[in-house]
Amino acid sequence: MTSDQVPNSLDDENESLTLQAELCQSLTHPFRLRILQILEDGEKNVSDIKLITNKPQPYISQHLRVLRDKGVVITRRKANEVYYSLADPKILEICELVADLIAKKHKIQE
Amino acid sequence: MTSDQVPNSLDDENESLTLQAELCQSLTHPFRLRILQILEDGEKNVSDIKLITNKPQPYISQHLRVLRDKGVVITRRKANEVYYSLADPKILEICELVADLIAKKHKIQE
DNA sequence: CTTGAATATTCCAAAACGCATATATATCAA
DNA sequence: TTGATATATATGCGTTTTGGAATATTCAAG
Repeated sequence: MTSDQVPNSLDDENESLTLQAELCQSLTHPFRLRILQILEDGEKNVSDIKLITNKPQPYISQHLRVLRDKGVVITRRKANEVYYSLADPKILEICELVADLIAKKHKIQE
Repeated sequence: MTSDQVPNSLDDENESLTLQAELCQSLTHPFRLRILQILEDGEKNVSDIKLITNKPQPYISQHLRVLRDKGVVITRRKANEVYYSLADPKILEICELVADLIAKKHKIQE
């Protein structure tokens, strides 16, 4: 009754903002950002990430699940290994912009 | 003892990732994203935002505080009004990229 | 069908978050 | 100083998130 016919209504906008907020939620943990960095140069499986980061396997899988639930990474199964990769190159652009912002602020404040 | 002399060390990187994650944290609420949209065309005070969004004043102030704590917005006082504006235009680029990503995914999935 | 390697899920307690209500502070004008 | 307006902070409470440990699932090989 509220937003069925008119596209771009306030409800649609709010729904979109909610989706955007949820995507950002997946970027709120340093380890998940680290994972995205690692995936920057191609797909990796959990064992690869474990070797690189030296974190417990369940810890890694849990964070990967958050990233996958939010559609930030996608998976490909090969035998009993699961390879993760970035779902969209725009993800990296976002991370870089965020890093730039932090770097700039950090520079200013010292 | 661990990261005083070498720049770009693992510790510095982790610290930077933490700051990046914290910045993203400020973008994880639809209402805060809405505020950033509203600030897109210039500074606004709390009353302006209240008129536009029709939300309770403390609710608005609380979310503005999160944005300010993370350095996403800055404030300017004029008499008893407080004007908020974006701290950096890059913020908008980030929001747009996030919105693009959501829009693209939304389009694909229907 | 069993085994072992790789990955995923569940469970739990502590901490953090979201939001409404109530209260406090700041500024100006009279 | 008092009152009015604008904004900020405190409080309380239900919900969510976090991270580690234990457990479960998946798959290929034999």
